[in-house]
Amino acid sequence: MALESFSSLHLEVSDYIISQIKHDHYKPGQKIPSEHALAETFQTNRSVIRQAVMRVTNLGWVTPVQGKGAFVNERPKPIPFHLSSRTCFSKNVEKTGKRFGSKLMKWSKEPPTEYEADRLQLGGKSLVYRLHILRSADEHPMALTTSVLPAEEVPALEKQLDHFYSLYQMLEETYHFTPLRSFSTVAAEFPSIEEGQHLETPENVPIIHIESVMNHPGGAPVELANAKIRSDMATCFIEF
Amino acid sequence: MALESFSSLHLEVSDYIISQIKHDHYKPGQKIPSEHALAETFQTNRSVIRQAVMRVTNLGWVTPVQGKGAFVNERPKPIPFHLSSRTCFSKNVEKTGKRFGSKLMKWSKEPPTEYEADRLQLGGKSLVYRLHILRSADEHPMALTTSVLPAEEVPALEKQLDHFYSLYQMLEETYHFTPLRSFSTVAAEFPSIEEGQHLETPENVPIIHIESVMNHPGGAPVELANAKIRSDMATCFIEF
DNA sequence: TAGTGGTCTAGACCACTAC
DNA sequence: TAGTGGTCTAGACCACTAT
Repeated sequence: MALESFSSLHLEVSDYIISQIKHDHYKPGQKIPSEHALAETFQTNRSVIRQAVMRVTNLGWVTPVQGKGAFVNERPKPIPFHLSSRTCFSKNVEKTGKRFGSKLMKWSKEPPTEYEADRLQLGGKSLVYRLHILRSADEHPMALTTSVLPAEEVPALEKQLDHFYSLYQMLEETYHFTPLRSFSTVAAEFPSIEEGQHLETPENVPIIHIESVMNHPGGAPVELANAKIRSDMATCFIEF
Repeated sequence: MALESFSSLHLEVSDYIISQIKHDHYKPGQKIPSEHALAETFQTNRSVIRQAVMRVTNLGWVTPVQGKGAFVNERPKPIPFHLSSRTCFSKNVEKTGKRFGSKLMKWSKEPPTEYEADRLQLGGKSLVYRLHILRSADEHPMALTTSVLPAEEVPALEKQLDHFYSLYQMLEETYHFTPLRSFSTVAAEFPSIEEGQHLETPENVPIIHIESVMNHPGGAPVELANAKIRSDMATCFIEF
């Protein structure tokens, strides 16, 4: 099977599975052999195979489904996510020819956290709208974003939320301003279990976390945006 | 032990370990209880405990060491890595009051790959220097960078490599130019096994991968830089 | 020598899927 | 009902560390 000398059998098995995927012998969307069959092939027992498959799963190659098998993950070509002062999620996706989807998962109107008040330069009695949005490309969940907007900037926002499509389109058409990105921080993180469920990604596949402060053109902060993006579906692109 | 109902015992155990770490009951640098002791505590066997500890390891909380135990990872405060047209690794680190270290791991002079030639706008017969550098903050490995420079831009570079400290300092002092960042792509990835060894991070803890094209001031590309940064040690910061 | 984690065996029963 | 992955048991031996 393999001429190399491996330090352990489960590493040999997982490297074998990964190489089969890389060489397209196990194709995206298809199943890899069952644990029973792999145990037969490598003349070992299920525990060793399960340890191997778990590594392959953790590295993002397959997704096991109870009762069915372990399926090779699709590897979508990452979308170049252009990060500039005027970045807009929907435009970034549509530029690649993919259908953009946007679903408002949850919203609330409440006092800001201390951190949010600081970032948005808000006084004591302000309220903020908090919008949790799931963004998708060609029906595949791609990012979870949280937008925090001072209530006084977007009065009666709740009336606009029924037929929500693009946040920025709505801000332009209804409130007649376009937020401009002031600065962003970019980090690689693990999703929480809930975030992983929404993004349909396992908890140990990283996400790109972009936090941005958006300003009125030439003016005060107007939005604190947190985007958690599947790292296999987007690569950030920044021009200087 | 727990009043919550968990779907499985190994998840209960791993959540327990993680919460103990979060609440500082298991402190960074110290050991968590041995697998034997945990099995005793939870009235189960080692396999279940090992599965739990593996999850805790994969999520970056502990590092097991054979013969010694599983140690809680330090959680260094991420360095704000300021990404601008004039970013310099050493300055970013030193700004935080940490000692910056830089070690040239490997270098070569050879033809560029097709991709590199394209990015650097190189003709057919050019050669490039390729420098692999390990960067550290307070003696902790922090990033692996690969710099690709056209040989004609840095003649006799090998003579400069004996007492290597800061690439940009050398370019300024010896070759009298300062590369300016033209654009960057930022992605979250897993390190290769070799990269993980250099960065002292397990293969399933993500890294931030920044690829940048650097130009002569107002001119042609002069460096293709790839930085792979430990995601727990840096957060990128971008101003617009 | 005792204690730790790393690997492996050989089963058991359960939950879910497909037929 | 048969096949799949998910969970769990109860051991074995090895490699490495500390004493």
